[in-house]
Amino acid sequence: MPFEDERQIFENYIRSKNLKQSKQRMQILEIFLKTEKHLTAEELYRLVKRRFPSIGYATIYRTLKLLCDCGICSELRLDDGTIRYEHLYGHEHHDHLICIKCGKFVEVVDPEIEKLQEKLAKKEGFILKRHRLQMYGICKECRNK
Amino acid sequence: MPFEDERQIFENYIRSKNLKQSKQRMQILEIFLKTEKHLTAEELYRLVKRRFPSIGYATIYRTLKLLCDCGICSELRLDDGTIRYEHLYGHEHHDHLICIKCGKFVEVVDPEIEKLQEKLAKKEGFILKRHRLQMYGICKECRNK
DNA sequence: TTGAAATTGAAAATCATATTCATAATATAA
DNA sequence: TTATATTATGAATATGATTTTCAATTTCAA
Repeated sequence: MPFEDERQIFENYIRSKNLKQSKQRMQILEIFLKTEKHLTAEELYRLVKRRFPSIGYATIYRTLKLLCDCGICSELRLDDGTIRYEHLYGHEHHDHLICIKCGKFVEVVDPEIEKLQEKLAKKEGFILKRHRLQMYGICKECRNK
Repeated sequence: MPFEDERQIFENYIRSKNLKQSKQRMQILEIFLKTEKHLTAEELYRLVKRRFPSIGYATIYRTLKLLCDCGICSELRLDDGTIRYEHLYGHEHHDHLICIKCGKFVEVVDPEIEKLQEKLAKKEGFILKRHRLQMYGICKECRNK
């Protein structure tokens, strides 16, 4: 059974908040997890709708929020104002390299950068909670076009 | 005369686009530049309105867009979805350290981080155009409260 | 099994931002 | 300068993404 871990996390979270399970939530979770892309809410809505036509838009938004709250999903706010969602579970923390031509996302990490950020924050007297690093550029394929 | 440079840049930009000068644009520019804060459109609107009560909301948005286009102003998209504007002219490129309690902004740069970003991008075959690094944490003052 | 509580989809409400439109201001060419 | 064409303005309206409302349905604990 794929995504058993994520399902468990989600179910535990729902129970812990005295919420209830529903087939829609599980359907959305399934489609979300099996799609290895950074999706907008609308894209996810279309994908889910294709397979489960009775789904409502509001349920997508409501479920995305729950998924973010329980750590399965993370919101990505981009420079152009769009919001995309990616699964977090099973992915280490990472930053993003984004192609401004084709929209490709590459997940990257540099432990050195992370360390320097901590140092920078400390120097200013901050306790760092999280950070967001997005690098926009042109990928190899798009450059050669 | 303060902000003469910025005024020049703005006027040149307006002329270059065959647009027209207006007193509202200059009023907005003035208030924007003299306020050393990262303002939302609404905050800027209130500030301008206080001194020039006949100003319209649309003119604020239209002027902010022009100011961004000519490089005087930069849009800051934050994690919570709000958009804030800061002056760029006379400020070197910088990243942000943001206090999640009091909302304080600290502008920081680390040449080492910049260099590592370039390296990272290169490794993935990207030509880097710009980046956005926001670090969220708790500032010294808020920690002691 | 049942009934209180949560969930759903559809529609309406929000909220920030953008656009429309009639009027006013600006700039260019004579 | 003045006439004319073009752009800018403010108010109102539209837009688009996200949220909320609401009546009907579903879930689940006792």
